[in-house]
Amino acid sequence: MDLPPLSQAFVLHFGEMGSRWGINRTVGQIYALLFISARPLTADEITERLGVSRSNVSMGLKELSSWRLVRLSHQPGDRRDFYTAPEDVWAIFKTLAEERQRREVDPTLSMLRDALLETPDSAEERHAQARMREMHDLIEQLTDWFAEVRKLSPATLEKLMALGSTATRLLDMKERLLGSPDKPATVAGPAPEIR
Amino acid sequence: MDLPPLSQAFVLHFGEMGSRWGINRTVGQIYALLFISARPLTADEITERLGVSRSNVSMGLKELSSWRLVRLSHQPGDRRDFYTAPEDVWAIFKTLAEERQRREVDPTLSMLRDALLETPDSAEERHAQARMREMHDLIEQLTDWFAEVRKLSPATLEKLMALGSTATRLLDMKERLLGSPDKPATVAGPAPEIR
DNA sequence: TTAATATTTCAGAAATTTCTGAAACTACGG
DNA sequence: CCGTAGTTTCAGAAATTTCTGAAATATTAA
Repeated sequence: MDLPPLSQAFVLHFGEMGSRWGINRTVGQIYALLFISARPLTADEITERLGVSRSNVSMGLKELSSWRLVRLSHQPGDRRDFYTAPEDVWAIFKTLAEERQRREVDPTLSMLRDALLETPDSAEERHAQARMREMHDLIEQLTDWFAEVRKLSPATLEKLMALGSTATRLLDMKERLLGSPDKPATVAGPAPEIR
Repeated sequence: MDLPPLSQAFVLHFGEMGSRWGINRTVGQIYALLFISARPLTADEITERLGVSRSNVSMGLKELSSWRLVRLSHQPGDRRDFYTAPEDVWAIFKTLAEERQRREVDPTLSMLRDALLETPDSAEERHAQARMREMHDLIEQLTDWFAEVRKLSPATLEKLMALGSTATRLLDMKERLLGSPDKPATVAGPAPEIR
């Protein structure tokens, strides 16, 4: 591997972590390299800097494309493919979240939905199905919520997160304001206590 | 494998998905089995129902313990170990989130922090470090936020999620109420527009 | 202590995943 | 149509992970 020290540490780390993230070492390294690169790279450049085989890089780039984590570009008068990682780290995060949702969560949700349509044929199976319903409902709720959150603009999202623990207080506020329409809403006075 | 149809489908699915989740088939199956079981199971029962080796089950249970996803219990007059998956699906989700944070995110955050302390020795490295900073800041922000969210009670959390897209409106509300302390806060009138 | 039962460890077998080099394919210029 | 540059595919080699059976290690009861 032929890289300056900082870059090398980053690339190697992503290679190592790859396995915990369900991607292989080379894929992790390719992504890391593209992420910190100041300009688009060709597959051959990647091959050379990482010291792996050309075909391995080709397969890795294909994998990254399927995750929508790399973009293809071209330069005038050059027919090689140039690859880049998207600039915006928020966009990257959203993409990652969406793909993981699609690959890791959706299939399970679908299996659970099917299971809940069946009629259990014993007490054991009835209990099993009840547990599946609990799991299904939780996953569905989380899924919907994440979908909502992903729709927000980065700016809004940042503000929302900045609220942090204030969220609870806001909730109380919301309940006061909208929760009981008969009682007139009041805001003055000390902040509501945190539950 | 010796299981009624619904249970079998569930267990097999978790076995399959295991690989996408960074756990192996047996571990996935053991967890699935415990999750839907109406009562604690011994390692031998698990062995028999899944049709895998006893040692494999032992190792799987060890793995699940390290994830804090199974609990050990005992029955009077019986010295075998009985295993259960926690009841509360919310608690399970939190545990999972914490462990993934610890295993998948924390090491990266720590590597990035180290990298940001170094002095880049070229323009390339300077750019690489700038990218690392972007990544670091995003991960740290998300991490902090998730930590806050995990502290909330399931009930509060559900309410918060139920808000969904109302979040933006809530934000506006917060800005009106707390954002400009000079202007007196007003709440009456039509709801603020969604940006 | 010994016997009986329960559980874990671990070396190697089996299965799976990753990686490579060679061949096949694609697209363009002459 | 041929030659060249770029890219992808794919069979099998290499590496890694998973799984098993046998042996080792507890733990309690007699």
